[in-house]
Amino acid sequence: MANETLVTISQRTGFSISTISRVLNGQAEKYRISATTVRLIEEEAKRCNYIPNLLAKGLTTRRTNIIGLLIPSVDNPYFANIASVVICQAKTQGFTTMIVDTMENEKNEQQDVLSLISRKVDGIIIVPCDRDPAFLERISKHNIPIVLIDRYFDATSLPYVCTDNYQGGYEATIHLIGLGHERIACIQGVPYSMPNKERVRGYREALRQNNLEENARVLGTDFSVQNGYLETKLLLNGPSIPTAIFTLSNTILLGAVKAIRESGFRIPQDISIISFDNNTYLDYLDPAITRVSQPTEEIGILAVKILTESIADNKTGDTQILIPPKLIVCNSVSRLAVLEK
Amino acid sequence: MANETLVTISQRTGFSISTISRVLNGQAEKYRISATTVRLIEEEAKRCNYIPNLLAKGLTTRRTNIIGLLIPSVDNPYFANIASVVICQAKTQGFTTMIVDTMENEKNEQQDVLSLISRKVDGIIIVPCDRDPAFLERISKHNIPIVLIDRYFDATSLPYVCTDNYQGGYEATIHLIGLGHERIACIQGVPYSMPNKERVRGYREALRQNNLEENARVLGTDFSVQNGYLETKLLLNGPSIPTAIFTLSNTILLGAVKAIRESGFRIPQDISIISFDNNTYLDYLDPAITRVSQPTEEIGILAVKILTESIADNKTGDTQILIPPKLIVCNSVSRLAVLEK
DNA sequence: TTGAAAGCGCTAACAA
DNA sequence: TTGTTAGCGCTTTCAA
Repeated sequence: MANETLVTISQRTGFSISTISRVLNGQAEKYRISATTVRLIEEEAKRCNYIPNLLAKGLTTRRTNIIGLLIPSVDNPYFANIASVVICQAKTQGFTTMIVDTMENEKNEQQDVLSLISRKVDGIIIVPCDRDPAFLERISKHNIPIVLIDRYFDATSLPYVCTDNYQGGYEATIHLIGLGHERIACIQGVPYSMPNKERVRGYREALRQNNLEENARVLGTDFSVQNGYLETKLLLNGPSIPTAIFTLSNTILLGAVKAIRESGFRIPQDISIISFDNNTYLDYLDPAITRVSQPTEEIGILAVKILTESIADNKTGDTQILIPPKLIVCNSVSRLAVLEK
Repeated sequence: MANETLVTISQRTGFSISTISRVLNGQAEKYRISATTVRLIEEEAKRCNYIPNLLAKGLTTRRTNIIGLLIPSVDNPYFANIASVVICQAKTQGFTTMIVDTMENEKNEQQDVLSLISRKVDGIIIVPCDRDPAFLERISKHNIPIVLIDRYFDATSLPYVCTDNYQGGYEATIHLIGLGHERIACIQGVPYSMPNKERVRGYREALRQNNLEENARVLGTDFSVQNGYLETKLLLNGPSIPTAIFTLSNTILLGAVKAIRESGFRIPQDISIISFDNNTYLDYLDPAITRVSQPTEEIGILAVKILTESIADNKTGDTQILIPPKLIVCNSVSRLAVLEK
């Protein structure tokens, strides 16, 4: 089993390997191979459990039907979710996924991309962690199609599918303002990362439009629970305690929640909180957390679609898409009475 | 770029492809190739950005350094966590991971295994969803090494690395009993699945040892939030309300928590709850959930270790390991006063 | 309607 | 110390 090749089948049926190949690839009609021949070959193939060698096939056809997926950390519900969508979607298109965890490290990333190319993947979907698109652009130009997801670069020709983070930051902030909040602090993640920058931009713009730009407070340095915890501690012990906190990721959120609870403040009576990233568990926190939900499903599906089309047409894609996120309103934000202002 | 082959380098340097191959594979010493030759070849390889074709290499060596990973649902924090460990661990051993989502469907599973074999993976790590090991055993015998993780079969020769679910079920129940609980309900997942059966067995044994076997109540049918919700609803509206509920997965837990809150009961004052599966968020529920934490890290590392050794030795492994889980005690279980009993 | 044969890029046995 | 050559299993052109 599994050691059968076209040659063995050829020997046993008496037909040439060309004929075997054609039949087994569904090209019998095209070559007008007789029904008897087809039957004989198919029977033998099934009988001996023939399993094609895709390595050999790939070597000759220069197509592997594999797509490479690079993720900064598979062990992050948000990325796991995206990976899941990509894997399943790719499968429906006849592609197998080769997945790599770059561990949020650009050296790994470059090496991993080369490794995938070595394995002759037909295309690459990547959540980039490099700050500079140069490497990926070079690869894309000379080798194989690449689609960025979740993160993109300032000025790049590479196709991408990402959340409209600006929109998300804006809407979350408007939501708070609409409920009477004016002192809204924002705890951010890695400052230079594109999603972070965009979320902050949205936050600031919402404040500006409501003449609250002077109240803008952007704190924090990375997407960690600890960062959320520490910054919130500082906020709650500072001179001007905000009425609402906008955390730019679910990890930051958790840290913030912990700090708030420790301090004895109640959510949302004493302090409102709104966050980025969706997660089932957020519905079970007490109170359930109002948050900006990213369109992971759409991102995954579109990325695969763009990539496979690009593979089929044998050209580099140029579609750049931002998908608006959705605000999920729960109970972590209170309406501020005029008095309290 | 990336269209370079040994032949092109051979032509440009004037050395034979064998020599190029040897140098580029670090066999220069072994073949006593002159330093100059080595330098010349390496320079040219770097200059033209030579990227080896692993398809061709795999075809000749019959080794791909790819391991196949089959997961029932990547979009499940628990499995995502295991996948993450496997991917990273495999990488440290020089293996790339090809991942497939079987969607908890045995037809998919079989097809996916064959597909991976087609791609000539060197070995397979799988969370099986089939109830019958026959297929995997046949594959293992004739083709490539397989290691089961998280789930195993009653009587199988296949190597596996799993949580000691019996132990987990037992300890959780003993923990409850130790705090005075006697009416402990258990909401299970898929009844026939091995982890579930073992957890229930542990639960029953703990009760038996404390002469509480008559109180055993095992309800539920699958690992869904809804199942947890519905069964809890029934429990709370039934004639004999338990003082504690043991949910056999984090999904079931969430459903139970929802039902309990809706009914106005308080955790843990009115009803205690203990669960299976670990997750960061469980620390942020109110109260934080006491749970049995599975040794995902150890499982992933060991599975890769067993598999790669088995690949290296070119034999099917036979290591079968159960790793004890850890009880994480939080605040969702109360001590029952004697009176309340 | 079927077959022969070249070639994909690489390794390794054999030769020199 | 280096080279020649025969495959690995498959597709595909050309021929019949």
